[in-house]
Amino acid sequence: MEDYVEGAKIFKTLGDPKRVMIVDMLSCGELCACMILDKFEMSQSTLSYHMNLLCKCGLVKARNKGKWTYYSQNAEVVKEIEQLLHNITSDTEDCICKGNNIDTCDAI
Amino acid sequence: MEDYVEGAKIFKTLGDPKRVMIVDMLSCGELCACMILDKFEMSQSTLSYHMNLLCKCGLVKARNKGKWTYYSQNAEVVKEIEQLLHNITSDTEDCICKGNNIDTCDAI
DNA sequence: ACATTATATCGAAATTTTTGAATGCGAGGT
DNA sequence: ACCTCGCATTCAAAAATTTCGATATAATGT
Repeated sequence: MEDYVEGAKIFKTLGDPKRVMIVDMLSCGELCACMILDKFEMSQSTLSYHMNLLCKCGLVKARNKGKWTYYSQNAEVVKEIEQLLHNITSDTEDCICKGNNIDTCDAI
Repeated sequence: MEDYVEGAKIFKTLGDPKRVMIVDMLSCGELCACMILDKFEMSQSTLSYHMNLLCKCGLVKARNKGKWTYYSQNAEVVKEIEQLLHNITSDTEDCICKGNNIDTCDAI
């Protein structure tokens, strides 16, 4: 149950095209906020808001160095969300229908 | 660019624990709405709303049979979203940073 | 010390999402 | 014809999200 909540939080954060693009940009490696800001038409405070969401859900890490904040993907969480997406879209052992997490399942 | 928008729509739809659970339930196969409703504490209209969202983003298909509506995962879209998630989280050729979709990328 | 630069935070407005009650509607059963 | 069942749609209210301007903070350069 908690898995679903945590996962949904990450999916929700990815539920915005700009944030998806930001994550994609970070797949090449670390970037500071100003680099990311250059690529978008949004205010600095708005970007900061989006980066905060990405960090809060765990998908992105922030590293401070002097005036700059460098952002990068959190490999562990990336693995976890890929795993969850795979779990919920394939007939695995720990599926809800197998009786886990939910009482019964009178499937057809 | 359109890929990000379409993908974000799917992620956004998965941005709710109940909808994640519903998708998981469907990984075992087709289920009618009433079966799904049994597992949750929500009104029938609310479930209908959620199922509509899942269908609109393409992740779920609906099939009508008599009084019932059977829902199932859309395998193609599932594949697409898994692919997208993988693309944005790994250093692939078509990454934004490689110059695609966005003008330049003066990474560090 | 002062100005500048990079980023975070606050506040407020606009928009979107979520929910259930009420209602509509088509399919079967009697 | 009428009733019931499964589901969709409409409506309105509540809650959450998104955005930017203004302001704060902290580091760095002169």
